[in-house]
Amino acid sequence: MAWHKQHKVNSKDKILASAAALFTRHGFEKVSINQVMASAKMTRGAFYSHFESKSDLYAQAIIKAAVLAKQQQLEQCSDDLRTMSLTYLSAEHRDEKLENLCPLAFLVTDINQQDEVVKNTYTKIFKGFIEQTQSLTQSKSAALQSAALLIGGLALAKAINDHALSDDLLIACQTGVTELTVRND
Amino acid sequence: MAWHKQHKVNSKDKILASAAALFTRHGFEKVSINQVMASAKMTRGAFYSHFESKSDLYAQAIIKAAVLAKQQQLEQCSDDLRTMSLTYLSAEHRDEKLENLCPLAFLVTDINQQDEVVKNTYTKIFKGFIEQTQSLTQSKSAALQSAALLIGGLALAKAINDHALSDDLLIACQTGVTELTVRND
DNA sequence: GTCTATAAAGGGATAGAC
DNA sequence: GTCTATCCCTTTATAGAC
Repeated sequence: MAWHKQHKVNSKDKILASAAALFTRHGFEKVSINQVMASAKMTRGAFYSHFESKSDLYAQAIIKAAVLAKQQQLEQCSDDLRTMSLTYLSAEHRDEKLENLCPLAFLVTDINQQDEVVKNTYTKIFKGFIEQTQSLTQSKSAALQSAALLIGGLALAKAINDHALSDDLLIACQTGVTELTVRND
Repeated sequence: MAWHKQHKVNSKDKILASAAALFTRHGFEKVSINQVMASAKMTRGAFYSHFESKSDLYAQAIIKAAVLAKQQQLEQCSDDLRTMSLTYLSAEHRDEKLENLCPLAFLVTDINQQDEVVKNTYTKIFKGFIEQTQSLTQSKSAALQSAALLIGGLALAKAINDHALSDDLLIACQTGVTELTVRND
């Protein structure tokens, strides 16, 4: 691959990484193209040689966010649902202390206001999430319940302003997920 | 109470009802003060004699939305968690066919981008929701899990673009809530 | 491909008449 | 309290130089 071609790929990836971090933290509307490009050390004008529109960026950015969050999770070696729930439903994740945040939880109602391309992308990511939980639970129903407890529990814990109650909620959802796990021991 | 005083109260309530319907459906950013006032059959200029800012309106509107959704639920005579989950986690609620939508589910990530007053209000509403589930479950942990399944499950089902999968998710969460219910029979 | 400059639109908030 | 008119700022998207 030629240098200038690689240059473009690197720039686009930098924009996507910046967008993934900003969108998961602040949502679609509160993030401007200016902010994303500044975070990627570029100016606004360069944006449109990589993306068609802000919505186009958003769709690609949530995929990037999901991939990064998945990589981060694998580094923690969580191969069962119980240990996975401990990091997913952690105070660090809720408080944005982790570098990569799960877009499924942090943008769950944000998606309703977006176009069909974004909704399709979100759904695709969710299906990947379900495949993972399904391989670790007894049934499809248990996999869906786990997903609701994980994603829904984290989103709710984030929205709640009462720290003690939010912590209780995280723990209760961890317990709920654990009880849905296949018992092999 | 004098006529003109009652007039103001009626106007404010009309604005709040319009705002509750619009915000729960489209979120904070996608709704303009213009739209809210037009929906209440008034013009933009009249807005600021009732509310300090758009954010002030939002905080009061989600309370209004919660009250209306609660009234609507009581009309369905759901005095146990199982029947309550059937209407809460219904396709009608998800698809906005009900007149009043639960702000806890439809605005769960929207809240993160708002000021402290809004967050406090959301938390207060959530505590009311928990009190209800707690009176119908065995433990506080079960009450919190139920809330996550109900609110999180509905928010997720709304975000998913795959109709069949979304329906499965609703049913799975209904089942999950039922299993957390106190068995009196 | 990246930059600066600018067009074009939308929306929050205020002023003043009635 | 409600109206019309306006100010002012932000933001998306485009044009054109390098």
